[in-house]
Amino acid sequence: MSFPDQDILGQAFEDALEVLQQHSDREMQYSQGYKNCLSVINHHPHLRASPSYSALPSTEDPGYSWRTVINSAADFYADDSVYHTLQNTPESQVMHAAAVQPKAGKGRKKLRLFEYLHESLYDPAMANCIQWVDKPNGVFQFVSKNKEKLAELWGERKGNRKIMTYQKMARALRNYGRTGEIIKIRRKLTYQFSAVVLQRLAPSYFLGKETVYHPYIQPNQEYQCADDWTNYNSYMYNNGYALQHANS
DNA sequence: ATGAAGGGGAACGACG
DNA sequence: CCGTCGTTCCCCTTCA
Repeated sequence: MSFPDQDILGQAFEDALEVLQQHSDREMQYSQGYKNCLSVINHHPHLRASPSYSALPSTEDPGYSWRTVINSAADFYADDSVYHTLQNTPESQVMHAAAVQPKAGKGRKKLRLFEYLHESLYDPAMANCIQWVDKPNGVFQFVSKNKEKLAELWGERKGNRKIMTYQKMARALRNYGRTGEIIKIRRKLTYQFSAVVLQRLAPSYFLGKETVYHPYIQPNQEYQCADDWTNYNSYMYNNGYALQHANS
């Protein structure tokens, strides 16, 4: 069974990879190109498993892993070839091809949950599942109605045997609490990326900005009192951070 | 009281 | 074989 769309995307992805490698050591700037690239990478696993991708000799180089691609993508300077290649891939084709191969590829680091979530936050198609609450501080929230869908997609991406549920995904999220990569915010379905993770996944977002990361839970410190939280909520909503829950 | 969300121990598994 | 990073199950607690 062949999918012409795979050829289109396979070529697009190869082009993107080539540019990523060319730019991995250069000065970084967060860009639409990076976002598009990650979007394609993270939401279309068939690309990783495609024969054309697997045949790329560079992916087998020592020290070259999928993780480094993800990470270097964050360091990727906007390049017209990537931008246009990905921009010119019709979304209908992307969506069609997305269902081809849910299995992750071999020979490279697996996508991590926090990377997937972070990328999803930049994907307009996922806006009904997960949204930023306070982007500069990495605070995000799952949409109650569609959180199971997001979990399901995550499970498909990983090629799990069983269907991923929000409950199980949240279990993994709680493990992040121990390592500090993502912490739970005392607000319904709300979490926060650590500053380290944020800067690693979107380093250029902070370039030239005088943004100060505000952890809502300090190490060795009790969570903010209810009054603080109420004030925070008021602040967020008064500043236009209120979420738009789909159909609710 | 009730359902949804949050929490965590423990065994297990895929993979590098 | 070992460590990492979840995944799965299950049961309990907290919250609105």
